[in-house]
Formats: sequence, C-alpha cells, structure tokens
Amino acid sequence: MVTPGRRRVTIADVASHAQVSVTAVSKVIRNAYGVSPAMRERVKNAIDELGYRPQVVARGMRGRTFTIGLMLPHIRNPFFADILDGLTEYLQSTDYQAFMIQGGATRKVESRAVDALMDRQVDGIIMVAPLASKARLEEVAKEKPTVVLARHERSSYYDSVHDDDEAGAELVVNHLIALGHRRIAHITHQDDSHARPSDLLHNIRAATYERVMREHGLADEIAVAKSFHHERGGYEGARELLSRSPRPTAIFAGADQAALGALAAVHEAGLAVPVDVSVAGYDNTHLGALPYIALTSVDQDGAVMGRAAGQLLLERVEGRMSAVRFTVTPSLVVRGSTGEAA
Amino acid sequence: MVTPGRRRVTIADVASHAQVSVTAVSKVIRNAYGVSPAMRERVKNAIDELGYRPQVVARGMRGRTFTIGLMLPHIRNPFFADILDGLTEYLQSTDYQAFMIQGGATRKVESRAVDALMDRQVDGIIMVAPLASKARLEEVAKEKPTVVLARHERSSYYDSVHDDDEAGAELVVNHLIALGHRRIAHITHQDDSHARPSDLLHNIRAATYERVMREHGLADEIAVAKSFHHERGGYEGARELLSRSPRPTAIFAGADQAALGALAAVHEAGLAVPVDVSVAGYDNTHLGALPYIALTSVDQDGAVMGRAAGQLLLERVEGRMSAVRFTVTPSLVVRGSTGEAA
DNA sequence: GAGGATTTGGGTAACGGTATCCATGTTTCT
DNA sequence: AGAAACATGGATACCGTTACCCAAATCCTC
Repeated sequence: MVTPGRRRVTIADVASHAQVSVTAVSKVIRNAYGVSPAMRERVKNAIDELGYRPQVVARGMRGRTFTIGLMLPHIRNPFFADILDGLTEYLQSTDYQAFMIQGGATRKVESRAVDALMDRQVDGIIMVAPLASKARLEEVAKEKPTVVLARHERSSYYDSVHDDDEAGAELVVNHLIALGHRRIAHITHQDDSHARPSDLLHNIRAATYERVMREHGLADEIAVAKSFHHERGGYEGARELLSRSPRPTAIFAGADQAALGALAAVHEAGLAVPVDVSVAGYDNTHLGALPYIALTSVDQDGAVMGRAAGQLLLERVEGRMSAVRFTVTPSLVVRGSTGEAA
Repeated sequence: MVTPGRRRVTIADVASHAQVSVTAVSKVIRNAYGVSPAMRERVKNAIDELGYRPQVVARGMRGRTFTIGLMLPHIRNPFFADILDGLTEYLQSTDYQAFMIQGGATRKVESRAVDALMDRQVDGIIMVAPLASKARLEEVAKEKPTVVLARHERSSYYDSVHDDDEAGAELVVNHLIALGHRRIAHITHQDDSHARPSDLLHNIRAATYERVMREHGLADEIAVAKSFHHERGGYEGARELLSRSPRPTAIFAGADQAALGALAAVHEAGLAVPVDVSVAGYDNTHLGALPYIALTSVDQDGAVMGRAAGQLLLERVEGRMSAVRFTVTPSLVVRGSTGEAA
C-alpha cells in the first residue's frame, strides 16, 4: 500500500532488503555481466517484494532514459494515429516508451517542443512532418538520434521515412484523367516551413499534379488553391475553386482532411459527388472509408511507417551512424467520390 | 554551432564563463532570492552566450521537472484534440510542458503508461477517461498531483473535470422524443474498466437514456446495443439495431465517433437520414459539423475542459490538497441528422 | 560607533542511479 | 602444484542540478 507522500523505493532499499550491494542490484536491472543466477533471483525477488521501479531521471544522468520523443504537428489527423499505433506496437517488445509532443503550426512552437524533448534527455527523436529547416533538423540529429517522417530531403545525419508522394499524386491525377476529367483542380497546403519547398510532401504532390496535367496536354487547366490540409482549409479551397468559371469537374485535395472539407463545399454549392464534381484525397484515413463519404484516396501505410521509424531510431540509439531512407509505395483506393466526367 | 557529440553546456560552464559560482547561476535560473540585479544580468548574458538550457533530468533529481503527463486513451477522437489544445494554450503562459502518452484499450497497457509517467518524475498527471479503478487512481494521486477527466466519482485525492453527461444525454433523448420518436435506440460502449460502472460517462449516458425513456412511458421501446465508441463500433451497433423488427426510428449514439459509424450502417441499409432514421451523437466534433454529415450532437467544450485541467493540476503542484470538481454544462446542437419521426 | 539585521555570494551535500575499477574466490591448464 | 584465466560481488566517483548552509559586506538603529 502506498501511503501519502511516502518516499519512493530506491535501488538502495532493494539492496539492503536483499542484503547485497547497490552494484549488484544495478547489474541485475541493466542485465549486465557479472551476476550469478542465484544473485539475479535474489535481487529480482527483492525488487518484486518492494515494488521497485527505477527512476528514469536518475538513470538519465548517466545512461539512457528509455524514452523516445515523438513530435506530431497536431493530433487531429487520423493518419498520425496510424503512425503512432505502428510505433507503439513496435516499441512494445522493447524497453522504450514513446512520448508525444505537439509541434503546432509554427516553427517557433515546434522548435520549443523539440527543445523540450532534448532537455528531457530522450534517447531519440522522431519528427513527423516538421517545419524546421534541414539545417535545424541536422542540428538536432547531431545531438540525438533522429528519424524524420514525411520529408524528402536526404541527410547523412538522420534517417528518413516517407511515402513516394510523387507516385501517389500521379496515381490520383492519372485516375481522374482516365475517367475523362480535364478540369482537374488541386488543393494544396501553405506552410510556415523553412525547408526547401521541394522537400515537403504537399509541394511534391502539387508539383506532380502540375507535371502530370502538363504531360497530358492539360497545362491550361491547371488550377491550384493554396489553402491548408485541414477541413476548413479544404472547404475554403474548394469554395474558391468551385467559384471559378468554368468550374472544375474534379478536385484532388492533397490530404483527406482537406478532401472532407472539399466535399462540404461541393455539397453546399448544391452539386453532387461524383456526378457534378469528383473529389479525391490522400492518406486513406478511416473516415474516407465510411460509405456515405466513400472517398477515393491514396493509401500509404501509416502503421508500417511508424514501425519503421521506431526500428530505425533504435538502431541509431544502438550506435548506427549511417543514414537510412525508408520509402513506402502508395496505392490508389478508388471509391465512390470519383466518377466519369460529366 | 553544435559539433557532433559535443557535451551539452552545463550550469558549471555558465558559472565559469560568467566568473561566478554555480550557486549563483542556479539562483538566477530558479528566480530564487539572493542575487543582485547586476549578478542576474551577468548570469543571463552568460546563459545566452553559451545557449545554456537546464537539463531537466538533473533538475528532476532534486526538484521539479516542469513536465506534466497527459494520458489519452488514444488520439483518434478529435474531441481529445480539443482538450489538448485547451491544455497547451493554458500551459503556454507557464514553465510547464505537456507530454502525451497513449493509454490504449486495456487496463494493463494504461497502467504501464501511467507508470512510465511516474517513473519519469512528471510533476503532475492528467488522465483522460482512464479505465483504472478508483483505488488505482487514488494510489497514483497519492504519489503525484493528479487530475482526472471524464470520470464522475468524487475523490478527495484528485481533481475531476467532466461534463454533466446526464444533462447531455437528457437533451438528446428529449429532443428525439419531441420530434415524435418512440423507438429510440442507443449505442453504448463496453469497456475494460474497473471503475464503478456508474462513474463512467458512457454508462451515465446509457442509464440516462433508459431513465428518460421510462419517464416518457417508453420503457418497452428501450433498445441498447452494447458496442464501442468508435466508428466500427457504431457501425456494428447500428447494424444490429436496424436488424431488429420493428426497427428504431432514431439512434442515439453515445459518441460522435460511433454516430459516424451508425450513419454508415443506416446508409448501407438503404435508409435515409433523417427521413427513415434519425441519428444523434455526443461530443460535437468538427466532423459532425460538415454539412453532408450534419450530425445532431451534444457540445461539451473540450478546450475549456483542457484548460481547467491544466489550471487545477498546477494548483495542486503548487500545494493545494483539497479536491476540486469542475463540471461543464453541455448544450444540444441540432443539425440535419435528426428530424420528425416518420 | 557598536550591535544587529539584511543583503549578497558561494561551498557543498544530497538526489538515485550507472559504470569503472578492484578484490576475492574458483576453475582450468600445464 | 602453481599460474593464469575467469566468475562474482562490491566500493565509489560521477552525472547536473537544487537548496541548505555559512561568511562577508553593507546598512540601519539607537
């Protein structure tokens, strides 16, 4: 039973209870060399009897904290939940624990979040779609093992995990063109990032959209709404696109969240999906699969990405210095929100 | 510039750079008594010049970590994002940082997550909709300042923040009855909790549903699907309810996430909302506001709850021992998913 | 101007672990 | 049997802060 304000059990308590030295207990905890099976048994019993748990901050002063920091821009995108699930599933078989921190919408807040992680001596950092410049990411990576998700630049200081956004965007635009669409518009995202634009996934998707359009002789039909990859962003972007004349017959939103908003705008304009306007997204979030939404989208396996990120990070924690890139190949999931051009 | 593997700047580095004692630096950092303005200035300059940042684990060994742990069951529910936003907004004006950890779907995983927080010496813990028994919560609360969200029991060891789920559920059921519905069904959540059932919000919503039905002489029409408060849960629950004969004309899902799934089931059954079946949810998440979903729901202000939780927790960290309950009053947001009974 | 109070700065023992080094006892090998 | 190698357990410096002390200097007060 825990009594109020009782001092936490320490390694010294375990040692005296087991009648052994502190060193011995430490060795058992760390699974270090130099303890006999009998000693191990004895110490383990004492640990169990006292309910001892090592204090991570104390361990952190000399060794590891067994903590990895996960920076997410926010937690509204269900796609991030997939990443987190993959990561936690992977970490379950290890001694490490993941802690999330919200990066927010600006570089400043994000930077503070990452600093907070480093101040707390995490053993490694995973950043999802960070806004920071490559230089800043490398600065972080020089101090702590780092894995960056959803950014495309190559760095020799950190590992990268991302999907092939070019392939994904191509799938969508080709799909729409194959359905006979010509006036295909795109909703992209504006960021506060200091990254090279071409390293950010939304810019890659947008650039690919333009490229494929051009390749099909549709350069004149290119229409891009610079908005945001969230619901309101998609809504406003789509409103703007639909107000153009002639209006697009298809909208490729750079993310499902935005596509959900776009659907709202289409609906509000009194238009039907996909009869009047086809809508496609990216990420294949659960929501899109709901039959009354039935959003055509690009699937990138978030769980696989999360798992890979965890694995790469722990490899780095264990000492790997070379940089690794892990790329997942996306696939198109066609649903009812896209159909033949009118 | 940071060179690879460079040792982090410590308080001793600052002290020698400023030609003062370690104590003096520590005092300045902590804003403690006993430093002249000149000394303060001098030390602050040294801190800036060296880019010094206190190492939280070291501070944690003696005092605070300025870290608060936020346990969320998962990050799929957008309602949790509202809570987080309220909390982070509040913490912005303080020295504290919030870290999230995923509690998961079972008591065992949740307990491990909370242990992980305590092992890391967080200054306080906020638990959102925990599964643990009241006894376990109090055990945690005896060790660390604790605030529990979305649970209804009174404890003298921790503060509680929740909405008046009874009032909220009543609003929904009364609304449906006023629309002329009689065969109103409910989708509830099954949990792995060891709490007293009547302290869990989904059970309160379910019990209130039954009570109001009875009060209106609709005891015979009570129909409850024991499922889960997520999309698939709502989908399966609704399927089951719709297969009954006669089928309900209205479904009150205990959470928006479940309502989204219920809408899918209704749609799949070839029925129209709200003409054939009205659907209502709880939480008033962003998604429900999308016009093509237009979900009637109960609004409980998540941001306010998050802010309150942060404030109460810091008060506890500062020493308050008495327990506080913070209750928000929900309101009904009527949208297109509910209409007159057929 | 003596004595006490106050201000200012610093020395240093914790905090709870880790990991290096060392001492002792036990095998193994020739 | 003696030496070398190995296995086992322990003493202890150290990690980077905090906060409790104390000492010296300055300021009042009568």
